[in-house]
Amino acid sequence: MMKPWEVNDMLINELCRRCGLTKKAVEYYIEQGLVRPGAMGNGYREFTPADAERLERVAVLRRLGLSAAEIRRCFAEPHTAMQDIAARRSMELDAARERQRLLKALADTGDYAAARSGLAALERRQSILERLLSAFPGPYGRYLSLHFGRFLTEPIQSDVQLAAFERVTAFLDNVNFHLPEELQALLDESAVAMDAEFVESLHASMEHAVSDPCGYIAENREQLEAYMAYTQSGEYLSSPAYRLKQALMQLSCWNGYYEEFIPAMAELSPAYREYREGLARADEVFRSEFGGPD
Amino acid sequence: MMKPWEVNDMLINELCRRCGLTKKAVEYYIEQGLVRPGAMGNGYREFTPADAERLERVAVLRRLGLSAAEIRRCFAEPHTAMQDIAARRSMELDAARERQRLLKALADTGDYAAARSGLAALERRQSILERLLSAFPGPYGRYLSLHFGRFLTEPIQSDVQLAAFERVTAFLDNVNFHLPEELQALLDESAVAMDAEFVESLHASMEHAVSDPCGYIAENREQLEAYMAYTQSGEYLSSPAYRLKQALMQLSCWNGYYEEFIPAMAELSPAYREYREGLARADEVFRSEFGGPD
DNA sequence: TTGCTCCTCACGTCACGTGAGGTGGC
DNA sequence: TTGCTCCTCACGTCACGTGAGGTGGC
Repeated sequence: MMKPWEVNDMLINELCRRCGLTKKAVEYYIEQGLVRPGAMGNGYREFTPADAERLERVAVLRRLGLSAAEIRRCFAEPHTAMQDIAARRSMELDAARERQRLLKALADTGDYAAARSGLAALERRQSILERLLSAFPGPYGRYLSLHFGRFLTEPIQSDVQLAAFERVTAFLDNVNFHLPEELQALLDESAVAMDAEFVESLHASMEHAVSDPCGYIAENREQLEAYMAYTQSGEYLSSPAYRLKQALMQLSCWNGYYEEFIPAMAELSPAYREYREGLARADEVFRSEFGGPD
Repeated sequence: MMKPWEVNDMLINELCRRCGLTKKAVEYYIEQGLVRPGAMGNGYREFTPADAERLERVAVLRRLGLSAAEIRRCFAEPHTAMQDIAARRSMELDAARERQRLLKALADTGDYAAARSGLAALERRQSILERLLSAFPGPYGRYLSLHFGRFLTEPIQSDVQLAAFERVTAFLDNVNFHLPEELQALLDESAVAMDAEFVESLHASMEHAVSDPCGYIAENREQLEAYMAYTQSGEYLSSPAYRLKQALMQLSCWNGYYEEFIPAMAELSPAYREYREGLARADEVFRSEFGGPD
C-alpha cells in the first residue's frame, strides 16, 4: 500500500512552488482524480516528480481554459481529445466574436430588437454546429461543422425555416453513425487535414466548378480523367477507400441523411439550397462529359 | 405601499413567457435588484409591462455574456457602461483567440514548454491592458489600451524586463488620474472615436513620419504649418483644449507618468523603446523645421 | 375536492478561495 | 514552548436548476 520515500519526493508546499498552483487547487485536482499522491504514515501527502510534472501540465491546460473534465480527457486520450476540444473552442470563439459585434452595435445604437434577432441567429447556428461535433466525433465532425457552418449565417425569416431547423436538430440528436473501427480510422485520417483554410479552398474550387463547369473541366481534364479511370479500376474497387465510401453511403441512407437531413438543411438555409442546386447542375454536365452514374 | 392593479400587469408565468426567462432566473434578477415587482396582498408578485420590457433587455444582455453586476451598470449609466464593457470584451476576445492558437499548437506539437511561455506573455499583456482600462475609465483608457497593446506582444526574456513589468503594474495600480469634470468630458469626447482602426491608421502615419520625417513634412507642410500657427494663436491658448492639454501634462508629471511609467514601458518592450526613439528623432527634425519647443 | 399557480427554503453546479480548528515535526 | 507545515471541515462565489413542501384561487 505504502510506497517507499524517494529522494525527490516532496510535500505539497514544495509541489505548489514548482507548478505555480495553490494548495486548494491541488487538493481540488486530487479530488477530481487528476493526480493520486501517495500517503505517508502521518497523513501527509507525498508527491513524486512525475506528479509534479503532471500538475504543471494541468496548470497549463487550465490557463488555456480547459475544465477539469476536459483535462482528464486530454490525459486519457492524448491526441484526439485536445484536437476535439480545440475545434470546439474555435467554434465558441466565432460565437464570442459575433456576440462582441452585437454588443458593440447595441452600445452604439441602443437597438435591442436588432441584438435579439442577431442573438437568435447566432444561437441557432451554434446549436447545429455543436450537435454536428457531438454526432460525429473527431476529424470528420470537424470537417462537417466547417462545411455546414458556411451556410448557417443568415437569420430565420419564415415558419418553414423554423420547422426545418427543428428537423435538423432532431436528426442530429438521434442519429448514430457508427462505422466499423478500421473504416472510422480511415475516415478520421482522411479528414484530419481539413482545417478552416482547406475547407475554404475546397469551397472556392467547388464554386468555380459550379459557376463554369465546362471551363473547369477544360482546365482540369487530365486530373479528372485520371480520377474517373481510377474510380473504375480494380485497384480502387478493392481498396479500403472504396469500402469506406460504400459504408458511408449505406449508413447515410439508413439514417435518413439524404432524405431528412439534407432536405431540411436546404429548407433552412437558402445559401445551402443554392449550393446544392449548383452542385446538381454541375453534376449533370460532368455526367454528360464523362458518362455513367456516380 | 401597495400599488393598484392595472389591466396589463401580470404574474410571473405570463412574464416568463414574454421575455423567455425561467422563474428561477427572474427570482435571481429580483434578488439582484434588476427588477422590483410590486407585491399583491397574497404574497404573489405583480409585474408591470415596464418590468417585462426591462427583463427582456436583461435577457438580451445576459445572452450577450454580461454578468448581473454588469447589467446593473448598463441600466445605471446607459451609454458609458456598455461601451466600457464592450471594450473589455474585445480585449478578452483577443486573449481568447491567442489562447485558442496556443491550444491548437499544443494539440499539434505536444510542446507544453512553448504553451507555457506563450501563456506567460499573454497573461502579462492582459494584466497591463486591464489595469489601463481600470486606471483610466472611459474612452481615454480604451485609447491607451489600444495604443500600448500594440507593443506588448513579445515574450519577456530578461530579469530587467520582468522588473520593468512589475514597475508598470505597480504604477497603474497606484495612479489616480482625476481631471476636473469638464476637462474629463472633453477628453472622453475627443477619445471616443479612437477605435482599433483609428489607432491603426494613427500608428501607420506615425511610422511614416518617423521613418522619413523630411518626406512627411514635405507632403503635409500645409497642414503642419496651419497646426503650428493654431497652437500659437490666442484662440487656441484660451480654448478648453489647451487647458486640457496643460492639465494632462500637469497630472502626468505629478503621477510620475513620464518619469516612471514611460521608462518602465520602454524597458519592458523593445518595440515600444524603438517607437519612442523614432519619435524623439522625428521630433528633432520637426523642431529644427518649425522651431520653438513644444 | 381537484388541478393549477404561486410562494419560500434547501441543496447542487464549477473551480477553487478563505478562514477555522486541530495535529505533526523540529 | 514556539513557529512552521500539514490536515480536514465548512462556507462563499456566480447564475441559476431542481426538487420539496406548503399556500391561494377557481
